[in-house]
Amino acid sequence: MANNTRRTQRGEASLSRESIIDASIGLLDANGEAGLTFRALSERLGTGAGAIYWHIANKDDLLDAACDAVVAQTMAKAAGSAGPPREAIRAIGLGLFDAIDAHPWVGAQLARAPARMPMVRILEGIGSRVAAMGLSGNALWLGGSALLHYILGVAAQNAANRAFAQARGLVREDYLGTIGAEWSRLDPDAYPFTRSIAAQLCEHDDSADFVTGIDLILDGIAARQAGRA
Amino acid sequence: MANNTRRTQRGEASLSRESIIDASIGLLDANGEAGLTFRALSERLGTGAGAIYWHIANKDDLLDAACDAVVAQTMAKAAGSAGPPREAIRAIGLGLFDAIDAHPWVGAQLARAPARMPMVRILEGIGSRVAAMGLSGNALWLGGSALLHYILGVAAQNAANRAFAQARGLVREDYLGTIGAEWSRLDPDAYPFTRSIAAQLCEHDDSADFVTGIDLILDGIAARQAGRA
DNA sequence: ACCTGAACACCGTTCAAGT
DNA sequence: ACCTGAACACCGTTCAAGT
Repeated sequence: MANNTRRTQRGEASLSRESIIDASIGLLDANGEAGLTFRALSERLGTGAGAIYWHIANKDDLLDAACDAVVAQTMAKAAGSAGPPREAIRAIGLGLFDAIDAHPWVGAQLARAPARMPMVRILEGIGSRVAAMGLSGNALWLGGSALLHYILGVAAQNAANRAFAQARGLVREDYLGTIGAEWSRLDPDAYPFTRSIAAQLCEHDDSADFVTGIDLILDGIAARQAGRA
Repeated sequence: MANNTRRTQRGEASLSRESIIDASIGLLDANGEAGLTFRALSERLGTGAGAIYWHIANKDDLLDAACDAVVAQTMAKAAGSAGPPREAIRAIGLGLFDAIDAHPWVGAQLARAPARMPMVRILEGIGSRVAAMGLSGNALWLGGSALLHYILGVAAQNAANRAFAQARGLVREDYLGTIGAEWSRLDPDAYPFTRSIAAQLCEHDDSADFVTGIDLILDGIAARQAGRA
């Protein structure tokens, strides 16, 4: 409502790419990906639907720009925390984890737009730290891309979980409880493992588990380094 | 054209959930996710759009069922190859990699539908092998979910790459060449790492790198096991 | 140069009506 | 029980017309 004011008000900047992206982020945060439409956006900006196309190419461009705005800010914050490479990589991972917690649609967009700017920012932050660990050549490539893919995988899954829960109006506990109950009803002969971990589903700490996964990969990288030395 | 025949022909089974899923897979393979619409599907099946809703709940259900059909077949094949757990996990990973190569939309769907049947099949295949490596309790949970998230991350990224190239009619070399050229034009001060690996982008072997990532995580798991023993 | 807003070509989904 | 197909309520995008 408060944001619904006309931009013809005094002091109000005219329609710009930046203001469009800001409004898009607001809509995405409030109502998920379904909340971002050109009609809702033009209403919020107090303009016509077609005016937006003067500043952005299409909806893909808009989603990518919104995602990049969030990722750029997250990476700038994580890059500020100096320290040993391993700590820096953990900080980047946690920063992205929190960002996706606050903006679930970012995780979905990262999975959809490969090799675009948001991913490059993450790749640069991680890769430069892996290089600082003393890796180079093919080992550097392999270590960096394994970490990147793991982080993007968690990001996408977390985003999907959040979006699913949000669309059905469930809180985390209810959502995980529902999944756990479904898993418990699986055929014991075909799915013994999944049934056995159904109970753990509600108790685990997403964020801590995520960092442990990063540590596992870093341990694997270190083991190869030691073996080669 | 050949599939456009009416199902009132003699011997033709009546409309069923299975035939709808088969036709959906055909449309998805041919034209990507944009190719699956209820109009295209009903035309291909020689029926009305509304008839499909008698057999499936909605488009989400349809996409999930199509994804599950592909994943179920892939996992059944990978599960057949016995051997040490590490080999079995590699086989599952490679099987999924090939399946997503053939059906890029499967990777996108895996990223979107968390904790549904397709993911459970993968989780069961991997988790049971990690358990066979001697892990249990929290270590089992952490190892299994790290591997799962890594595999899903690669799956989603590969799917996005393929979909992007397919939508623009590019072959792999052209696509990677375009990305590499973009990366080479990045600001040298802000993106030294990404620029340094731009050249490697065209030469690397997706599939081999993917398996190496699995090995890195397995090495990390083994290192923790050794440290604890 | 920038904006308007009606119009276009689509979607997924529903539902009264048929068999 | 299963199918038809028109209708509904949306989309993203375009474009002649305005300022």
